Amino acid sequence: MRRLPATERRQQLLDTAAQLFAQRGYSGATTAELARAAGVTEPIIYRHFSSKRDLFIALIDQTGEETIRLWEKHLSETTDPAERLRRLIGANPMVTNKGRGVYRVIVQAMTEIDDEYILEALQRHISALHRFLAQQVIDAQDNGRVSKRFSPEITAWLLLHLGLGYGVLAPLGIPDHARDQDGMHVRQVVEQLMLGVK
Amino acid sequence: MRRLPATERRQQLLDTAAQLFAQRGYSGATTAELARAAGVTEPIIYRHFSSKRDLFIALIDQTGEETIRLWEKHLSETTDPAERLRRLIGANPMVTNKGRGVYRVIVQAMTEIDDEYILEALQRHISALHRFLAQQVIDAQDNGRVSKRFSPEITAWLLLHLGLGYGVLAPLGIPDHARDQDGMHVRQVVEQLMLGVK
DNA sequence: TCGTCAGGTAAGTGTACACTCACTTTCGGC
DNA sequence: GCCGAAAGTGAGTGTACACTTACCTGACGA
Repeated sequence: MRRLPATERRQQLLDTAAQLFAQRGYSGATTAELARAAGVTEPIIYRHFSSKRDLFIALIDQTGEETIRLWEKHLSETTDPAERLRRLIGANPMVTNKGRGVYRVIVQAMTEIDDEYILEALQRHISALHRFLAQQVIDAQDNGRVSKRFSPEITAWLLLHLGLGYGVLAPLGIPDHARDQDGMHVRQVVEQLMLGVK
Repeated sequence: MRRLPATERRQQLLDTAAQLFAQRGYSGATTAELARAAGVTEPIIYRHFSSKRDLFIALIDQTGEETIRLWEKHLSETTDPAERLRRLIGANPMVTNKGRGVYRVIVQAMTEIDDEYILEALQRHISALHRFLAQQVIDAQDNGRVSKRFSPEITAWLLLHLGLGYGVLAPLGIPDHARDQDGMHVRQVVEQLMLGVK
């Protein structure tokens, strides 16, 4: 394989691992597979990460940051508060094509919570996500697009639960998941509850 | 170990496995651990199940049925439609003490979806859960306690997503998870949205 | 009372996996 | 052009795990 400077190789390993873990799970993916997918041999992995778990934690952190960054960028493309909220709900990174694969890493991590370091990484991520969502709700409320009936914190938890539930269920590929017979989507229900009927 | 008739031993193995898998995950739990926890030796497991996976699938099916049965029983204790709905939301088996441990098995299973048989078992379970929830919503709507603004199907998906999101997040032990500073809980928000303010 | 047979065990087997050792190749600065 | 450091490799090692083999034991119906 072509030689790469350490920082690039490290990043490439993380990117490759993201795909692999998303697909096979943390326990399911092997270091040999990862090495092959990255086009290197196993010792290279251990030159950059002290263990498979260490790599996984780095991946959780990176995935979490990237998720929020993507979301933020998508929101920043418009200044209309209602449209911003609509994007907050609909372009949920757990749902969009871009994010879905990546976000499965987080869901995978949630089944490894008796590892205290993985647990900590997850807590960091979820707290950051909640803070981000709450801030968006505050903005929407200040703009008068969302009623102040419920606090931003609790609204953010609601959105987070919904998004995660969706993200967990979507990969099961259940027919008509999240839709009713009229083709209405859960996303629209949430929009209407928050923004009122258009 | 004391000798047991086959059906009882099989059931005991499933019960023990439920606890173990909930705690350590499907890949994380070993057959040796399971045998020890059940007070038998490994070949006994293989007398009752053809493989670890086979046992896991039996467990998913049992857990799913049990979950719905518990919920149904809890609802049946009252006939007041509003109270029934409140219990539907608050006594979510993914949330209550009784159900939580058990339900982690389902969440664990969700990360093993590239096994087609596990995937099928999960789809069966989620579909059954959705059907159950939709029926409860229909009843509540017929009793006039819940507006017919949204279809029962879509409302059921909403509840299912919320419950799963909660169930996935709760084990992380994040401080003030699902609450705001005033101590309000997501559950109450959902109640108010569905039943109106008391 | 004794034979049968289901329930049980001790002690493996093969394999897959995380991780390592000893060594080689390439690149960039002088 | 050479040398030192960093990037890379082939070929293991130890271990843990799912699953098996060959055997034992005791309850119960005839």
